[in-house]
Amino acid sequence: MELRQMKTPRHRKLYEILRKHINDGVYSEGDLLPSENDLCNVYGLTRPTVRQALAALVQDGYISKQQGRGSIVKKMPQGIGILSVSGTTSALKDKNLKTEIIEKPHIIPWPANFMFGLSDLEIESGCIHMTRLRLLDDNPIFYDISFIPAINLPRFTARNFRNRSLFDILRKAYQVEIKGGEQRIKAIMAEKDISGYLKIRPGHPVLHMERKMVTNRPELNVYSSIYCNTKDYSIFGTF
Amino acid sequence: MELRQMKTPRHRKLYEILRKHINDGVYSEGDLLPSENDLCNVYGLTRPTVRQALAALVQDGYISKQQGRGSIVKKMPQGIGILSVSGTTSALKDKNLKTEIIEKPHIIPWPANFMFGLSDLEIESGCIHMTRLRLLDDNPIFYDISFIPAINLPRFTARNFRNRSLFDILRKAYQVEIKGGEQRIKAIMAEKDISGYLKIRPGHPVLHMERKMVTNRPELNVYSSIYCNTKDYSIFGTF
DNA sequence: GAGAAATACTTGTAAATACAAGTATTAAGT
DNA sequence: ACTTAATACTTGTATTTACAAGTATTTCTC
Repeated sequence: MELRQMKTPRHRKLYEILRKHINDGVYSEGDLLPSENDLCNVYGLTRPTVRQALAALVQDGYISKQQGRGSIVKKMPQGIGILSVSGTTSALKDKNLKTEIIEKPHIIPWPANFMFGLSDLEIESGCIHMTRLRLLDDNPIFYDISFIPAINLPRFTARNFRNRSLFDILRKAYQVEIKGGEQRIKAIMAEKDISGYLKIRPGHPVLHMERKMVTNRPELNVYSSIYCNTKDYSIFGTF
Repeated sequence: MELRQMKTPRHRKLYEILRKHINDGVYSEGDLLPSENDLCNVYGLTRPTVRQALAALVQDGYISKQQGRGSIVKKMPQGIGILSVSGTTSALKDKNLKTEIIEKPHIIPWPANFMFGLSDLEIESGCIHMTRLRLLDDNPIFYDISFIPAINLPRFTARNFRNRSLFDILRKAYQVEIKGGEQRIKAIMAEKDISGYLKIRPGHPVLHMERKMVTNRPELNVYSSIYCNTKDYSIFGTF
């Protein structure tokens, strides 16, 4: 009986280490990473291997490189298309983001005429449904309706999501990472229920996003229908 | 007097060749590219160099790779965040896209309080300004206000943009390619002039995007303020 | 002290080589 | 005829070596 354990490539290991260091604040924004040769010596690797790890960090937006200088830590908003907002008047960093649960996660059958096409496995598995309201400085900004296929996510509905990021929980508790996705955006008039949650008057324009986010787990996609109050904030994104 | 011509790396050359072949239809979707060793022999390169070119093609979405099989051609829509629309009712491919010029390109000083920060060179160079209306099946969808720094773009204002893509002209006539950018999106109420162009009634919600697109030419960024009628169409994007 | 040149250090490009691991084809065995 | 094993071929990982090119620092010269 041959039990083969998934062996991680060395360049991947280094990538994980450096990414963790960046996220943990070992390096601040604008700092230089150790030089490629330093990394070689410290971790006992050769330059191509180190460069492979650094290339992945560039690709994922954690660092940028400059010939002759070094690898510069970016520590950007770091959401692969995950929502990031930018205030129109003041900076955002010292504002506090809260998440209120409107509807706790519970399993339902998928809605008819769902906004995205679903695979057979997704349909069979049923759907974890939850709605949340996200506030910035106590101003409601996002009204977020999420749909997640109930595929191997034990005790998911029992977790506490208040003031916690859905994607953090998926990553840390289930090793699910968002790899990419697609979205449709339009401007609509807020209907009564939405305007109530977002504390704007009915008829005011709101942003409506329908997004499908694919993960490292095949068949496990996260679907969201999001209504945004963009009166004081804009949706910000890079591409 | 030392005149140094920009010498392109070999992996870049191969990247360009393969990308052109893919775009020209030498390979169809799903086809396998020649194996890495074949490419080495044909172009007289070593595998690391070939792999660097292929990695760039993967990164830019032209191919995907599978260990043991080969490099599979994807030939996807290939718009780096460039506007793409998806109809809510019917498919889009057989619809016809037209572009009308509201205001021909002309050089102006940059507006005060411009939506993005500008470099000194950009400010000095002045700004090519134009406004266009884009229609899908004769329905006005985008009202597009563009700002481009007038840096080494000879005879730009004399060109004909009607029913032609701005980015195509930049690429083909000036070798300017969009590499990425950032954008801010909000939902607003259409004011009188906008609603007139988009043929909707004032007060109707429209999408407003402010985008900065960076190119392969340093300091040459394309700025746009775009108003979208999203009544029948959504803005579609992948990430 | 200020500017220019030399120097050290950094990332970029590229070659040659070796083996591991996944896939597809072919050959062998039942 | 079908399954299984061998094999050829593909991409993945990794080392070693060398030089080019850009940046930052130091040293020299005036």
